[in-house]
Amino acid sequence: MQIETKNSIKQCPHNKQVSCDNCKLNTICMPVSLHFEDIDRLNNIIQRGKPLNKGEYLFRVNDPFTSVYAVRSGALKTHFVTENGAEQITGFYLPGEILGMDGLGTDLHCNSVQALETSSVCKIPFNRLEELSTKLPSLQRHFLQLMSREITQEQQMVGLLNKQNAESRIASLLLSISSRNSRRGLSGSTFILPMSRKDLGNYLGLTIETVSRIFSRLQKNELIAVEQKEVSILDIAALQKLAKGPE
Amino acid sequence: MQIETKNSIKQCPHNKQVSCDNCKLNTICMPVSLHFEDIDRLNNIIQRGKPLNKGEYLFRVNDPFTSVYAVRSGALKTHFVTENGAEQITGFYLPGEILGMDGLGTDLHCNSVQALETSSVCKIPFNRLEELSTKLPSLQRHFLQLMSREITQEQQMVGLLNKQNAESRIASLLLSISSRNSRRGLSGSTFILPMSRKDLGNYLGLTIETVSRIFSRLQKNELIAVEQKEVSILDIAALQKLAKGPE
DNA sequence: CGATCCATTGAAAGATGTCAAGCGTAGTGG
DNA sequence: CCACTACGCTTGACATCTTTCAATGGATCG
Repeated sequence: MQIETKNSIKQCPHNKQVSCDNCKLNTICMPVSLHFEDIDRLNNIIQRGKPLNKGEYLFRVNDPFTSVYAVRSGALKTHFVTENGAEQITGFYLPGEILGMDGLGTDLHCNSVQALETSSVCKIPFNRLEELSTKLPSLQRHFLQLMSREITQEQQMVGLLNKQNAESRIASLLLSISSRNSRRGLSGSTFILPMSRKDLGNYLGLTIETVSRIFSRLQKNELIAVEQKEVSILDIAALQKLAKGPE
Repeated sequence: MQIETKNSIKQCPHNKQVSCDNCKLNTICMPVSLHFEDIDRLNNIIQRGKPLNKGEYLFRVNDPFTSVYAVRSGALKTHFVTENGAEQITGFYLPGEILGMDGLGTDLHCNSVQALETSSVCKIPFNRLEELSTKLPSLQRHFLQLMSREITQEQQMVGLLNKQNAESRIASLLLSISSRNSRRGLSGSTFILPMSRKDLGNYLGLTIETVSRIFSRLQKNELIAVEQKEVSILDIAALQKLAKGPE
């Protein structure tokens, strides 16, 4: 289950060529807070390694916190182990999104991060980011905003789990993935779910069987079409209504 | 239900005398990050108003974000309204704790904050805090840590809701209140719950009836003693085991 | 091609929610 | 000071949703 990153010789040919100013994600990623002339300064502190294979870890619980990461390609999940030993997935991260801020509180990460498919990330050493932030107030502010939004997101998640039934939770997740895909210029109506039903259920506090049943029901009612990991949203209005929950 | 702050003449006689350096909470509040000689600089930007009465709001959803707040006395709850119109309580805040960081993401607060009992807070204007932070790196870092820990806390909450049953959730909350009371030098074994059963259930995703039943059961099994809002923990080990959840 | 993992579906059990009734406490007004 | 009222809390009976247990089918990968 737990595959460690191996020191493979494989080298991604694109690594060297990528920089923030030519990255397609720079309209939604860290650079969004910066003027054109400052993007280069950010780019200079970013480290780009070789991609992670499916199942490999970016970091693990209790690893020392050194950096935050921007997803460049692929998809990752963050998770920790609850006191009774169960895994709890805390988030899915798609290209352009920032992760790793959980380590700031104690200087140790309190989540593990695992690739759901082959994924590459940009590593942003935190002390250099902090340093750069003192010179670029908008970067400083942007980072605080990212953290604040993460708090808000988690609170929304708590509301979802506390107040909504299984159908509504799944509808919400599908809509979330959809809009995040749209934001990066991909289709919001047909997309591949990067995570397994099990991960999906774990994240939403549902068993795999319940997830499967809801998918079947949504499909039967022609709100979505499902084929393996590919989902098509057929009736977004109905899905939004479901996500909002029963009155 | 919603009582607005009235412009009462009542003035708290203590307000003027309080400052961070003589505040009993300065070992757990914002000043904890500062050297003695810098505490005064923090103190100078803090505004202390008259106390809020039970039910009064400190701020509401969509109020512009201007400040974060340290609780000086009393207890408050943060809450927002979910899409289907239900209230979701997102946290309870006790003396020495900081709230209001939710507004940073969009410059609008996404929670309302309401006093559960007569409460006073220290208002810390954010732009002045930011300014001071550039001169006091430890303050800057402390603030980031506060936010990061809030993210972690919310994630723990998600884990609690997703993986633990009603009994375990309530045990966890009691232990949380207990340890937060201990931290400020109060009894960790006997304390007053500042919130109603309804608020407690809302926060934990349970109905008021379930909360009541669990309290009765815990009392019957002599893990706690309950008298109105006062709770005594009789068997902390058993409670911790419960909080951890069934194997 | 076999092995394994993942997903689907059914039947039954269990936890929590809903509905309903009653009690105690606190606050209000006479 | 007492009675009345309102609200919060408790408890019981029943309903509902989700889980659990079980069996089967399908996909992926070596």
